Amino acid sequence: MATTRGRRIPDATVARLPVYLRILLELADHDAQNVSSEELADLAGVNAAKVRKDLSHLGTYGTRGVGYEVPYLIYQVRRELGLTHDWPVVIVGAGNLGQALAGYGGFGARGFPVAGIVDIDESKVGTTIGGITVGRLTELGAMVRRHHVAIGVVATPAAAAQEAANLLVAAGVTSILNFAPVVLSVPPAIQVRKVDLAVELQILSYHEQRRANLTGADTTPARPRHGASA
Amino acid sequence: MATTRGRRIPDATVARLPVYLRILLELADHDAQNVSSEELADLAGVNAAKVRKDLSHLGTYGTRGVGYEVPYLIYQVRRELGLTHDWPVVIVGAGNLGQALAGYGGFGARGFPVAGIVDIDESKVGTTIGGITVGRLTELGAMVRRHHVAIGVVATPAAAAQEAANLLVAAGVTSILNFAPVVLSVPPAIQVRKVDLAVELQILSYHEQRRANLTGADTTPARPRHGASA
DNA sequence: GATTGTGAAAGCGTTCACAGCC
DNA sequence: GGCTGTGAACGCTTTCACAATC
Repeated sequence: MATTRGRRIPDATVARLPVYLRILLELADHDAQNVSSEELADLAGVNAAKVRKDLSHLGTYGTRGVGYEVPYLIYQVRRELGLTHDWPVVIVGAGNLGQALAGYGGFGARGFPVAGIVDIDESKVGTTIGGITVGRLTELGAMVRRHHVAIGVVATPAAAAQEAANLLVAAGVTSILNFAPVVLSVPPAIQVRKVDLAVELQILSYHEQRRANLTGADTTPARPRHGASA
Repeated sequence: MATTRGRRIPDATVARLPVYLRILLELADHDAQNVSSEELADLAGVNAAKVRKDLSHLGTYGTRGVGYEVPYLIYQVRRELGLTHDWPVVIVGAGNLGQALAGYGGFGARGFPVAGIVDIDESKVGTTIGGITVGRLTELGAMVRRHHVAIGVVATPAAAAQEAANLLVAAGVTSILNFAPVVLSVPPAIQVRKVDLAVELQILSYHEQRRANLTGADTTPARPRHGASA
């Protein structure tokens, strides 16, 4: 079944493929030829059945009794994720986070070179971050067209995020990665993903508080006893 | 049922509570007294049934025919998330990302003041970021004890992340927010959450590629041959 | 003997739809 | 009349377990 045509891959699987890919690339770096679902699962922090089910959505690329051929699986996962070519991105907002993202080599290294960064603040325009010069908001459209940018990154303060998204959409971007703590409203055809750093901390806080409520007595004091289970 | 003792709240709900909280705080800022599940849902980008089900896990704090009282709901969500007091955090790694996180006011503003930041690089030790002086790795334990830090942030390169996590655990933190693209191995009692920026982009890439395959000519024949760019 | 690929079962999360309450 | 709280239905995800295959 599910050969290689337009079948949809479950969201949960899509979210894990990048993790498998990173591990496969590391394995290839160490000249591993084959990998079993169990090995891959251990390295990815999931279980083997999940790996097999996930990979089965791409096609039947394993060999029973042997495992998966690393380079071939890399090729297939890349193809599935659309990573056979680079995806240049533009960043809106050259504050702390925008600068960090632009300066962080990880984006480019993993196929998402920063084609440009813009900011509304004239005092930032013209400064250079990681080899990229900060441009004006008005240059966004030209940047997107010139570099065929499909993905935009919103790294503005919350108050400016919706306008940043509007500008990105107007410029022709079709996917947005949003770091601002707001729910963006965009046309339905536009893909949006959100990364909210404070939300992640608040989820951890929930578990910490829960731990405190169970072990300690009352709510308030978060007495960090060092239960070094290491 | 489900009063306010040790009932577990579903993970999916815990992940949304911070979003509701942010919206409730905005509503309170605008002096809203009450909010309906539908209004809250619209602002959060989810549907009303989900809001009601989510909030029902905290207790029965709504009034039929009226909605939820904003300040009271804020109090309850905060309490549930353990946000009745601050959670100081320490950051390991003062590179691009660590600096951005330390300099970004959003953490402190939302209850997670940065109690310290450390780096292995002696040339960074002593520099100041957002009012915080970068310390040595060896100071981590003292920082954690002095400020009762429960949450650590790993903002190192991938190769250093596991060691950073080990140090955080040894220092006494019980939750870790990991920005490095590696799967951390920690004792089972330690909570870990991961934010991988490249993974988010790769998920967007999947959808972009999918879009291209649909709108463009039909897909490539199942040719396992060749392989365009790197 | 080892390991994949996959039906079937179990577990979660979402949505529906409406009784219950203000 | 309006809106919450929730059982029931549905759909998605994970896990199990084993036949198929190398």
